[in-house]
Amino acid sequence: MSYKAVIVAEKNSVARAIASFLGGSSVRRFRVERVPAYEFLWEGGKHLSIGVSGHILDFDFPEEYNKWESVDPRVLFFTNPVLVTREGAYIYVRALKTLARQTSTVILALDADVEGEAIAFEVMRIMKSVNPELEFRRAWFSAVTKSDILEAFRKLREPNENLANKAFARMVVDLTIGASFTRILTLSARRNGGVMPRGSFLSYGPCQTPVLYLVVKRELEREQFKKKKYYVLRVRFRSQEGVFTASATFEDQEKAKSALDSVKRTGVGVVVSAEFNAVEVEPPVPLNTVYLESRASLFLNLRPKETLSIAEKLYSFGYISYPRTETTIYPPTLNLRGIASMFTRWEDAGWYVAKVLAKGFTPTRGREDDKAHPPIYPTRSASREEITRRFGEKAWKVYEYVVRHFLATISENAVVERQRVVVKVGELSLQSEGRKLVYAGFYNVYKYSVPKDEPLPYVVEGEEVEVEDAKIEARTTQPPPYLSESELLALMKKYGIGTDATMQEHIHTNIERRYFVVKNKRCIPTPLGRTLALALYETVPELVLPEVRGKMEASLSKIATGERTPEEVVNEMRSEFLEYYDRLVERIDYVSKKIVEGLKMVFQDEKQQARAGSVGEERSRSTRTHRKGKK
DNA sequence: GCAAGGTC
Repeated sequence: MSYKAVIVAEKNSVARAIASFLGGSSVRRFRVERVPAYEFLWEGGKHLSIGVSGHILDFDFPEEYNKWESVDPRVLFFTNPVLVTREGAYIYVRALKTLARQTSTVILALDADVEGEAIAFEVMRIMKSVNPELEFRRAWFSAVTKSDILEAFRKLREPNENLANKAFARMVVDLTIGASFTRILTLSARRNGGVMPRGSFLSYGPCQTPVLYLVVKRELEREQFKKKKYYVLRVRFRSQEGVFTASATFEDQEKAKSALDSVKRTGVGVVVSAEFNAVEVEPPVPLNTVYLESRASLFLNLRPKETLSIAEKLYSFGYISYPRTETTIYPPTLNLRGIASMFTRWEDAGWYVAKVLAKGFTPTRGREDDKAHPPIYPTRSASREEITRRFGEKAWKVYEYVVRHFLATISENAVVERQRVVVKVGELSLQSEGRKLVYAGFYNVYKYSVPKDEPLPYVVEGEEVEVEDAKIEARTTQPPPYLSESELLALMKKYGIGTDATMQEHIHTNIERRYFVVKNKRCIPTPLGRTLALALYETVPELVLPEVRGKMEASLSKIATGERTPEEVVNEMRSEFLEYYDRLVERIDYVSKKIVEGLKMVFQDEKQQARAGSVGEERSRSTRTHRKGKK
């Protein structure tokens, strides 16, 4: 059996889509070494498409370097990791080797980004090992649509090794620094009497640890915050149009009291300024992963990790587009009108969609384009009943959000009237603010943040208003709250920590390691996470500062552009982190003593709670993960 | 047993 070409995609869903776009009704589905494959006719030749599942190969240190007790972690900076097959990826290796013997041409139809390019080189390495004669071509498409796929297959490219090398360099550097610092922290804590549950360890990572630092930093800001008392004089006025409240703020209680007395004595005020301005509110820009996660946390009360896994499911069943994207600009090839037309009878929004379509629209436009994937949009119209039945209530919330967000991006601006009134009572000025939704626009479909109407009466300048009531409220300035997950995601994005697809993982890792917990959407450090972050900050701040990851990313990017070789960049980063390592080791006793205190507080506390029988859901789940890690 | 990055 022989194929004109074998097509390898990054995942099964894409392999299946390619087969149906190119093969139409001729597609035959079967399995190659247990991996789903699709055989079809295209341009007169028999083709086969097959999907892998992300990376197939990974880096690890050679066996003899994986004995934590007997290898000085410092040695890892001078040890080259080797490529190994990932656990669970053997079926793909076998399938690729089988297919390598059944064709002379392989089309690498992996995602259009550096990771996809790296996977392309993994595929080539595996297939070449059994058939060195194979010819490889690269299909580069940024959306899994018929037109994009056809275009990519007509303009096949050569694989780009620079792109792949960027990903491989990152893998090597991250493993080296992750493994060396994790081991030194874990081993030295144990030597200093630190006790932790079996199978657990003190991890360090170039993404997870700066994330922890951001969370701890906010806790310190809260503690350093100086609370101050202040006094608000609130006066209720009656105008010809109705009542409203205006207020003035005082730091000094006596001054507030004398102002109150004078207001009561005078009994009447004069409107000195009345502004009622209509302001246009623009709908959100097209949806990317991080924004979806952050809005789902705020509006739907879903954890980012859960949101992404639901979005993946909706994607794999064809309800929404690829959910891992940075892009907030619709590509010109995307048929927005066609997508919107699917929703003219959808939920309570259909009538408005029909109106928008009739009137014509210009979509909003953000600033980011990852040149690989379009923003997230719905690909199929579905009812609440259908989504809930197939995937559950939470999936409906996510799907509904994606649809409403998409519809909002093609909707009209809303108009909100911002209202400001200033009243003078004698010499004292009191202010009042209100607002009113004048034109709903996109809020007709985007129901999540509709501004609450709190209108003021339409008073006019010079109007006299009568004092109905006046009182003083004593208040205290409040420290900033703990970081919310939504803020944390925004900070990670700002500093370039992690990718859209992984940001939620870094939060989750910290939770699993008992470095912080998420309670009521807020990230609260544990004593362990706090001491770890602060001890590292005191000794080697570069190990925790959030700017460092962005700089690493910038250096790695020079590999992708061909400005620098992977060896140069990897060696430079190794020596940089080796210097950090040596500085840490100089004070490792100090650091580990601090950490041991944190360990005691976290794990003794857990033990006591467990004995008391109050095993929380989150904890029992993580404990299982720890066990799984143990061999 | 380490990381971060793919995907499920």
